[in-house]
Amino acid sequence: MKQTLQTLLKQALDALQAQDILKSVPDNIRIDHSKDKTQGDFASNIAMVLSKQANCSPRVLAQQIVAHFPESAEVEKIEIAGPGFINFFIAQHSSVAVIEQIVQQGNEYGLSTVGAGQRVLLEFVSANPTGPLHVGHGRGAAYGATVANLLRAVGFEVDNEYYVNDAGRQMDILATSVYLRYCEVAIFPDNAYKGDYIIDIAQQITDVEKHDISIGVCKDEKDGGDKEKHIDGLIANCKQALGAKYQQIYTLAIETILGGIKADLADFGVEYQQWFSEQSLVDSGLSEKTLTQLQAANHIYEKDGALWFKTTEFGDDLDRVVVRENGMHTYFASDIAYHLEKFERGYDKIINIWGSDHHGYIARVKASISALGQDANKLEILLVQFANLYRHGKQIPMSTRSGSFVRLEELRQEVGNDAARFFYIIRKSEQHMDFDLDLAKSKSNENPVFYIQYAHARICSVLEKAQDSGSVDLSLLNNQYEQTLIKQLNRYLDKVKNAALNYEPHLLAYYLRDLAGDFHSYYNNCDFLIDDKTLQASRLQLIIATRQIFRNGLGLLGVSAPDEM
RNA sequence: GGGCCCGUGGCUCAAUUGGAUAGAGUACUCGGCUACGAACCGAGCGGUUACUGGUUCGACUCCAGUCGGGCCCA
Repeated sequence: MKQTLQTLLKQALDALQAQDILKSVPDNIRIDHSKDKTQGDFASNIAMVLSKQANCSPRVLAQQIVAHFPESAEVEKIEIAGPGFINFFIAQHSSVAVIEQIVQQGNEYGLSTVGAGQRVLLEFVSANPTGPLHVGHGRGAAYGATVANLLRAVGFEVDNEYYVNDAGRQMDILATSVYLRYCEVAIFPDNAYKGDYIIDIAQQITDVEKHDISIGVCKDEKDGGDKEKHIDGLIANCKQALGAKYQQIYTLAIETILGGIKADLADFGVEYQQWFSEQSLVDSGLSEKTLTQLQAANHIYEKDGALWFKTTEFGDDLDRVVVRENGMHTYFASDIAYHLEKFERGYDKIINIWGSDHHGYIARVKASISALGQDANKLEILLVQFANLYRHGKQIPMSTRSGSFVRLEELRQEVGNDAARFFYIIRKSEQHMDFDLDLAKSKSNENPVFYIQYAHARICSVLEKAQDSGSVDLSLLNNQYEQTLIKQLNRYLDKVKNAALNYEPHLLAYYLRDLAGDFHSYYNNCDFLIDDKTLQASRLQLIIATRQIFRNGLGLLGVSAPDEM
């Protein structure tokens, strides 16, 4: 419908151009769904946009546009309103057509082809495998999974990817933490991983000797020393004392934790096409090769024994270390190689979803892409703010290292998948959010998830009870509640596109809540199971279509649409 | 000290990405079940969109500055 209007409007503008009233006609003629019923179904601001070049007032230009607007059976009325808006009123027979379309296309309704032929790599969560996922990761997981669903709905081919940081110092700290738990040392280092899951892993170990690895190590912070040096000393001793056994513990720790992460994500309805290992970049030599490439291009210099990458030449505010004085590649060095590798896989668009605490990395990653001769504009970085958990009105404090955090798994157990998925995406991603556990759990009108699911279940219930029905005559659907609901159904397609192209799933969530509101209102004001069988059949057809939109929309959000509750 | 994000009714948040009278939920007040599911509906109350300037037909939205909060870096 929108496209039809655009075409007709363009014809009117072309006619005006032929009369030299307009100098040029823009390619993108914007048409929006009206928000108020008195403003028709669609509105265009084109007269206000072009009034300057037409050298007349917007309202006068609008009148000329309307005068040249071609006749159409689908357009019932056109009005000029406010400062110069052109409001289109769509004929009833045309706006109800969406009902049949939805019913016919079923699960397919809402899909489009805007992104057809384009491949997208979407990397999200990518939490370090040093512990189970907690509720902070949950937001990124829900957001990423939903963005992927949306992008696929509008035609993109999307690969979800998890970057596994299975190399580097953090992993050594992890392995050493496990060993210390295995040895059941009395005093645990400040900088080690303290969570109970470490003990669980340690209990799987058999047949390894217990050494005192604290000999000759710098004092810990609590003893007036340096916690970083302390842990590094323990790691070195641990490696030396255990030899090949060290690698076994290291591998056991990663595999156990990563296995848990994979299970948590799968249970949360979050699927990945690829798990990309950081270690594989080292093993394959790509990390080294990338560095050589940067050196060859003269982007690397040496200072204080370390190798620095001149990211400032590409918009970063400081140069960054890629190889430390001890010869270790930094996390950033692997990241450069990883991004280069991503680009070489030939995607049209590469999207990273990061926690907002990583925003400082954006400049240097983009810099490295430019330095390697790739188009940094292909890379899009979406930031997700943290979620604060509230229980009984009080914030729950969280800290990863100390092990005092609420696991994603626990959240799921407590509030259920549906509420968790929905609550995570209802807020704009860059907005700080408060996650109210009590609200998410409540089975009441305060809970928007139930509000929508209840609408769906109500429709199922009505349809269950419906028996003899007549033939459908959609022209009978003309009371205010029906008009509102039909208008809302007509918006779905654009809503999905909008939510997808802007990476804003919350738009769809709000839409579904509005749709549920319109349905509940309809339900409370009109009867469905009535003597007039033609009217009954028509109304049922309308709510069948509505139910389909709930199913499709909730499906994109990863939320179930139960038949009864 | 530098950078990024944010600031909207008492509270939690939207606003078709620059459009018309800034909307929902919650809280509070009132009304609706001998009903296809009341986990619902309807009405009311509640606003100088943090503040000050600027850009234009038009600003919650864009620009500059100030204040306040979060995060990153130093």
